[in-house]
Amino acid sequence: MEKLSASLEDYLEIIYNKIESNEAVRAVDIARELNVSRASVTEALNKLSAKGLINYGRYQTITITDMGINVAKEVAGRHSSLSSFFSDVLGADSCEAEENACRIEHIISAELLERIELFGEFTRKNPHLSEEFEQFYKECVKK
Amino acid sequence: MEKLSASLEDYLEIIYNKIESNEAVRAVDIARELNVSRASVTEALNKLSAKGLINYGRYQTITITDMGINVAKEVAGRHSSLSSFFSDVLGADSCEAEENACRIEHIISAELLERIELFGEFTRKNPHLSEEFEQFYKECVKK
DNA sequence: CAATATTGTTAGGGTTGCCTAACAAAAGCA
DNA sequence: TGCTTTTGTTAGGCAACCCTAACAATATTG
Repeated sequence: MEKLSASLEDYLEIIYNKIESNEAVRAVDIARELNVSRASVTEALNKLSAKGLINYGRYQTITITDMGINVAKEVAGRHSSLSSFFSDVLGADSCEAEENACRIEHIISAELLERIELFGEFTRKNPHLSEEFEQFYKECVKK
Repeated sequence: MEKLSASLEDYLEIIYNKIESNEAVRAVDIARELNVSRASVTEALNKLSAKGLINYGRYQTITITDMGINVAKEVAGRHSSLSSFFSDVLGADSCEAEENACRIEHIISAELLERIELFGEFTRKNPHLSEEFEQFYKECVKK
């Protein structure tokens, strides 16, 4: 199956997250989260459905297929690896980390992502590292 | 002036790099580097020219304006910060680092980029860090 | 249960960025 | 200098996303 566009990955990810947290999956909420119109959501839902990632038809409740879950987990995994790297290793605030993760998750290569994940682990095993960097960062910004 | 699209940033960056290294700036070469048709290059050149970033007209030699240089330097700076972070800190090979930098340079926030730049500096001042991570990385991948 | 508000769909458009094919200009060479 | 190749432009199209406005379905609530 061919790769999803960045945009469709976003839609799928939101649907998956809502289902995971037992929230209703409504087009209007997706529209708000992505800052797009309801019409655009309808369009995206039809595309995801055509690709067999969600079950969906006119005025019907949205559910996610097994294939959809797999893809969504993949995307969400990339997102969380990046986001925690940005906040835990680089010390970015969580909003900053989230926003950048949202964009970068769609375009980073698997290899580089793996290095980022392992660097996160490396930092967790050497907590002094992030502290020292935070120190260094503050020094630099002060000037 | 409003932000350039990722695509136009790419075109401008290539033009700037060519001029910097005293290479001729030919549409056909730009097309090859970006893997697009010559027609697409013409289109992009017209847009960049309309925005006052390059001087350009039908069948004319391409030069870059002062404003264009400023913008291009900004983009190229982002590129090189990212690329060296990926290779020097994370240990990615240079091709991998380049390719990811090319894509991420267009979407990363200024704040996060600054943290990445400073982390690079931090690593340069603590060279044992990258060595230890390289060690750790190899251990992990081995399994 | 109607009347109203909200949600979802459709139709019709716009933008960006890419393409191919045909043609025009310029460069290279016999 | 003419002929050929390369380079650049134009015209016309396509795909991905997004929009607004009007309409249809569903919820809410007096």
